[in-house]
Amino acid sequence: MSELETKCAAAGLKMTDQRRVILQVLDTSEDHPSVEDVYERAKDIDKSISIATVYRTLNLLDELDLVIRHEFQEGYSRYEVNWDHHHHLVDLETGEVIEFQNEELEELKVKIARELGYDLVDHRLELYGKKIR
Amino acid sequence: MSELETKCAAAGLKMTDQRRVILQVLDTSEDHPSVEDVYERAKDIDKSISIATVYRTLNLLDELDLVIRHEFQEGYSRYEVNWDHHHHLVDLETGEVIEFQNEELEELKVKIARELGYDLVDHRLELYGKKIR
DNA sequence: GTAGCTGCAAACTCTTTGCAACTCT
DNA sequence: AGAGTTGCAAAGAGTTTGCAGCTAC
Repeated sequence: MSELETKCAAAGLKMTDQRRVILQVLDTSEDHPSVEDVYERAKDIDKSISIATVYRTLNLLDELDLVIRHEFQEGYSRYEVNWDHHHHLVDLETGEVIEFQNEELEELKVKIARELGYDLVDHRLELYGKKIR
Repeated sequence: MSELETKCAAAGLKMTDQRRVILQVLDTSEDHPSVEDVYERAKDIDKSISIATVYRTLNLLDELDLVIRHEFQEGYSRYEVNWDHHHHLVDLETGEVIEFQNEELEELKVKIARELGYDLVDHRLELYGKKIR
């Protein structure tokens, strides 16, 4: 049983065939798939799955914080499994998304929030750049 | 003539009554209005304005970088005039958006991008927090 | 057994667009 | 005069939802 599946069970979700397929797709995706992407990949495994189920499942997973929903500047959502905390650098020429972590940044964000009188609960950072040649 | 109007003229846009109204709305808005918000406020000034024109104008202004389009986690876009560079802290309890700037952060982002082999072109940071009591 | 899940199709929300009329330069 | 702009309504994309049947627990 996958880690994702265990967490879903812990949250009281029934483990249906469709959900197992969707979890498997998310688990094995190295990128940041859109709903449509997840749907297509899921269909490769189980043809009968419907896109409504993909939407419903991703919404559930998002509420449980098992997945992160991104709204880049595209007009639709993209998802990724919430494994480790990291941020994204988007290559403006290729659209490629590079993940990174930075401890200094983490500390700075907590500090900025506290200076504004807030406890930091969540945050998002996206960098957009062009490759140096 | 407002600064925004001057920049539009410089970009070669024709200055119609509708555009003047939309620019005025943006200029005097202290928040981060949605298209619907801009439309409502514009209608208070000129009843005949259509939402299609608001969409078209905001898209133009976004392309010209006169305005910043935000996709917070809401399923629609919100806009603000691109005056000074800053970031947002969203109060998770009230939805209030607080703007801030931080020099240390600016330097760090350039550094992170360079370490990944990129020239930083643009970036977005959003903090989500709860007020300390 | 039953609460929860599914597929389907219709509905909904946000946004874009074709068109004929109009207007800024 | 002519290219650009507008309002309207229709269409498009992405997402949600009501419903009847099905399934995990």
